[in-house]
Amino acid sequence: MADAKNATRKGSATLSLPLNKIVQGDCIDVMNSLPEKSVDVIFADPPYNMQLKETLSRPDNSKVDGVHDAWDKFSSFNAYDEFTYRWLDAARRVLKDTGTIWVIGSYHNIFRVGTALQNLEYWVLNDVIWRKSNPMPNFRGTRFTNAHETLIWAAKSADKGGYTFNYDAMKAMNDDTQMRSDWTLPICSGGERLKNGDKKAHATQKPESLLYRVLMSSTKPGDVVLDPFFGTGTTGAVAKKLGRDFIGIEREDEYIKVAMERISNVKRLDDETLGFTQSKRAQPRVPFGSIVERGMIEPGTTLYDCKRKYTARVRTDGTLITDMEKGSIHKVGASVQGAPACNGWTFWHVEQKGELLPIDFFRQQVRAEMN
Amino acid sequence: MADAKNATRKGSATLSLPLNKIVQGDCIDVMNSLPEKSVDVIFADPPYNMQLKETLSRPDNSKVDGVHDAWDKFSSFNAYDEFTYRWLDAARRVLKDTGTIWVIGSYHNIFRVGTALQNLEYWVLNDVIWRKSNPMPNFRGTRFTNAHETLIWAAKSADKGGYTFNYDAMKAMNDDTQMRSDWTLPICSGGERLKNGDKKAHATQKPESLLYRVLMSSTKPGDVVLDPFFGTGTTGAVAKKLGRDFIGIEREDEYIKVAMERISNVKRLDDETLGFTQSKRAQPRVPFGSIVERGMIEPGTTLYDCKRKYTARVRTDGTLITDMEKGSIHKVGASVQGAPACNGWTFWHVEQKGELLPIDFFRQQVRAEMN
DNA sequence: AACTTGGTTGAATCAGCAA
DNA sequence: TTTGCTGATTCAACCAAGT
Repeated sequence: MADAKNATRKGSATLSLPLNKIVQGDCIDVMNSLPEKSVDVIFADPPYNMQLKETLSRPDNSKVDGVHDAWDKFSSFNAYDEFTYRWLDAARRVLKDTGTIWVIGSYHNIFRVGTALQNLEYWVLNDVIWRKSNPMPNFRGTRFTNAHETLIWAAKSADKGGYTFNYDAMKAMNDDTQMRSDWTLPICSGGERLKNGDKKAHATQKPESLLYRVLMSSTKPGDVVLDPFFGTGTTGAVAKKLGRDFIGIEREDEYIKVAMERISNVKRLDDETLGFTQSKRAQPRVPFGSIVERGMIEPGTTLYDCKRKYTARVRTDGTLITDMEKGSIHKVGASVQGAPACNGWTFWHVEQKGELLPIDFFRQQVRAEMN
Repeated sequence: MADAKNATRKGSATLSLPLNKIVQGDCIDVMNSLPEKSVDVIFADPPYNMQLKETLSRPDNSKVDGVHDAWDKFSSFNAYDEFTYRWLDAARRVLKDTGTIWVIGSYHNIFRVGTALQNLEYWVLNDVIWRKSNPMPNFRGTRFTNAHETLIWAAKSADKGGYTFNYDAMKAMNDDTQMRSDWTLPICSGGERLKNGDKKAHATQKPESLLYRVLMSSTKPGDVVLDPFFGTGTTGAVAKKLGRDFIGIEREDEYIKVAMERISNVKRLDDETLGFTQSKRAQPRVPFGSIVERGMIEPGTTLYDCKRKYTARVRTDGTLITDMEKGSIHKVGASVQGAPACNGWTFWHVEQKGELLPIDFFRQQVRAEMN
């Protein structure tokens, strides 16, 4: 599919998706060489040092006067912004319309990133706080201990829905309450920390637990995950383990070498393990009429709400009727309560042996047969 | 002092600081009418530009009372940015060179605010996360529960130090470990929430506990705290309680009325209570030698730990000596215990009338004399 | 008096699909 | 592009009333 799409793009490199590979090069160039709308999720951990000014040409009036400090600062923010807009723009092109992007940063850069995302018409879904359970202490006692980093999760645009959020899986992972926007996870240390000899292979290696939660929440098995600042490949390692395809982009030989070695040692989990709590929304639609049609509920049956306050009778076509109203299980359920909306499946019950059984029970039976 | 400064500024309104008052008007106009470099700390809770679309209902079909006030409506990000740059610029003028600013926001606006702060040459000290212990859930299961807000704490510029950070008070408040950049506090509800009849007086009232920590960490008693979006006056109420002076700026009659009533019911804490929480760092250093020098403790005196397990004798130069060791009160205290470190001021005691008195008592006496 | 139950509420960018 | 239907979806606190 990606190849077919790619072949139709004129004037661009005809490159099929380099799945589960690390592409060496500048991330903007490489992303521009990939087919558009081909990636499900992007995870990006961009550099946030502000020392980019050396690599960028200064304006002509480079006479540095008394306010040189401020000028330098401003110019470096400008340079950083330009870089940020360029890679975020390239990222947006390769993202599917239903895709989302994650960017991680600290207060040095995350405000610039967030502003750029919004200006490029990405639609912020959440800002997520990674609370480090074991942050580096502040040695000078002049500020609060910097104990968190910020991730921004954004969709391609406000009007393009359909993004993946595995709500039920997240809720299950969090002891059955909704996953919040703050995640408490340890930093990457110990055996997980990749070394070259006795010095760390990468200054800002992220913990796999962080990527685990990112990918579990916003991707499905088989999705394509792109990381434009691949580093030592945490994104790739976790994607492989979770049965997602990855594309890594990285400039430095040394990081690529370490990442390839690392990922080759990762095993993909088996399909059964990869199964996760599915959203109810993803299940097939079963009309109430088919429950009646199959004779699971006879026409003429009286339905009750859970407190037997309201009743309605089932008609042959799967609609309900009361003294006042007739229509779908949802419409009549809303109407009798005077509510704006109602889920008829959980609202209405049938009486069996004196007990009330929600009509959703029959839908579940039908769905079970369908598998 | 404020008057004197103000009188020397030519061409500006000669307005003395309206301490502990609420000034009605547009915050930019009012700030521009105040003398420059006159305020120690600014706390600002600007509109978030939430861009809410339709009404949201809970699973039980009740309606969420969202923020639909006119003051939160902006036509575009551009309009919001212009507003932000203008008020942050006016704020910077009234801030002392040693002053700091706090701004609170959510992902809707905080990236714009952070970018503006950096572009205006404020210097970010921390971003602080307010983790809500009881946030509103996400009712549709479409995102992570929005369980935090972000505060940015910034100095006037990178090269203007001397700002207040009460490191020790923060550490003491946090069970003697450094205060982190994430603060877990409940939202404002229950009896604290101000009401007009049975509806809330302000859509976005902040909890006093949040302002307590802000003011405790970054101001001293007697400091001037400005809040350009005063609302129902949480900043003023906490400032008054903590013995700080406040200046409130607010446009709406109704909010001002509620705030004035509220603040009039607040009592200032007594000096002793306020003093207890002062930073040790802000207090002048007193060498143990000067205690000996002054004759408050005679050379040759025996010091004890609080359980009389260890002893040491005072030498003329203010060092201690045991059988094994000699050195500072801290070094010898650590050594006798076999501990890596020790605060000699609280570890060592002198005997007076059979009772043990910590030597820190004498340091406090010296400090009291110095004020 | 202590405990249980039920109702209310909070800075919210809160659906997806087919006709 | 818009409309309309199906049907999925909540946590911690506080408070009032009942047991």
